[in-house]
Amino acid sequence: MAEEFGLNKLSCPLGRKSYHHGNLRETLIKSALDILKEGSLSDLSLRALARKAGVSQTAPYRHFEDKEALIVELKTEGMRMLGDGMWDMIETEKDPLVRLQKIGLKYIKFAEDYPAHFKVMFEYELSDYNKYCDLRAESDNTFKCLQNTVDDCLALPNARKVDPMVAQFGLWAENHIIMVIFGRP
Amino acid sequence: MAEEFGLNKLSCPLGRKSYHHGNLRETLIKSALDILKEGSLSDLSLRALARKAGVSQTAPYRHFEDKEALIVELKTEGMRMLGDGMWDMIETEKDPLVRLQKIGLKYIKFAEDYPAHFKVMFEYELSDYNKYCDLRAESDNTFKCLQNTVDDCLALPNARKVDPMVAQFGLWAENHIIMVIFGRP
DNA sequence: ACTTTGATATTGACGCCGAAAACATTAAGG
DNA sequence: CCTTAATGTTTTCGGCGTCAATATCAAAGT
Repeated sequence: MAEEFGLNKLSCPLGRKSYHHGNLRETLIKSALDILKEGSLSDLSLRALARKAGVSQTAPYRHFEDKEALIVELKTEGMRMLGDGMWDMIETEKDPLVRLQKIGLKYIKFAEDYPAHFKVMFEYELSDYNKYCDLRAESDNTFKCLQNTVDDCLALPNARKVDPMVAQFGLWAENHIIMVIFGRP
Repeated sequence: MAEEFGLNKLSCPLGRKSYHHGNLRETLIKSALDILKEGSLSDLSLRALARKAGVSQTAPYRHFEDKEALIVELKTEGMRMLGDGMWDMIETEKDPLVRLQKIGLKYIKFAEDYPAHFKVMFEYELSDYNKYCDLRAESDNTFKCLQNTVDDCLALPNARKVDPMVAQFGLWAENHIIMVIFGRP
């Protein structure tokens, strides 16, 4: 009887050809970036991602332990991109002062080019930052790039020795970056 | 029968002497600051506040249109305090360069002295920033203080005319502050 | 070929949240 | 006294993150 419709064992709960999605993990991450690109951080929910992927609410839990795990993935990826871009400057721009400027501009440009990553990186607060070694490593790496450059600037022998205002201002900006990039004050 | 217990018309749904709380509004704000002082932003819920005040879940809605309204109140108060502190510097410190430094330190000190305000100011993202005129006014006021000082610095006739690095650095820090203080990139 | 196994997805439930609607209680003023 | 406005409660709704139990399927062993 029911077999006449030919939909019993062949169709899936949600309208998808195969029972398995295929590469849900990637899809979820892409969807997350999509949502963040235009929406705000509060628009990002696992359920919304599942919905967008045409999959059940709890399917994401096969690929991410919890919501934070997904967020950490985005944060880490973003931090690696930012860090890479900043370290590039170290190799291509030898003058520390110019490099410092360029790194700053790179940072701003990153926020423009990768708004989704930027949002999740600097707006989502983790329950325990130290729990995620990869993220921590990337953050440290990025931070070190800035620190090196600042040190190089202050150690410069020419012209103004250690202009206290520059130092203070640098520390301030650094402080901001520490706060914004690396989380809690 | 039941009257023997003497609790029928005299006691309140939740164990409170009077049906009305008294000054719930103040209590809620204080509780919010308490929660933020030690916890994180995500610990701040209207229900938690109500619980802490010994009042029903929806009682806060008599005093705040919604959760954001309460948050805006905290943000505005914080921004006013920060702005006032910064403008004080304009009157007491005439040297623009020194003033710029002191304003920066003031900013850091504010984060230390009022962690609850600081958290809610720079971590909670509003649905529509332009909706809240008072908050906007306070933010603009605070921003103007920094901007004035930077302008004064750059207009200075003495010593280094317009050190490009200082300018660039200042713009960078300013950019950070705009992003961090005033919301969206 | 048949079974086993492990990865993947679903269902249903729980408790928390913000919010709205309908209702109860109280205080203040005519 | 009675009305009115302010305040607090109850109930309800939908959305969220998460968990446990279950169903599906593909691939590896036998």
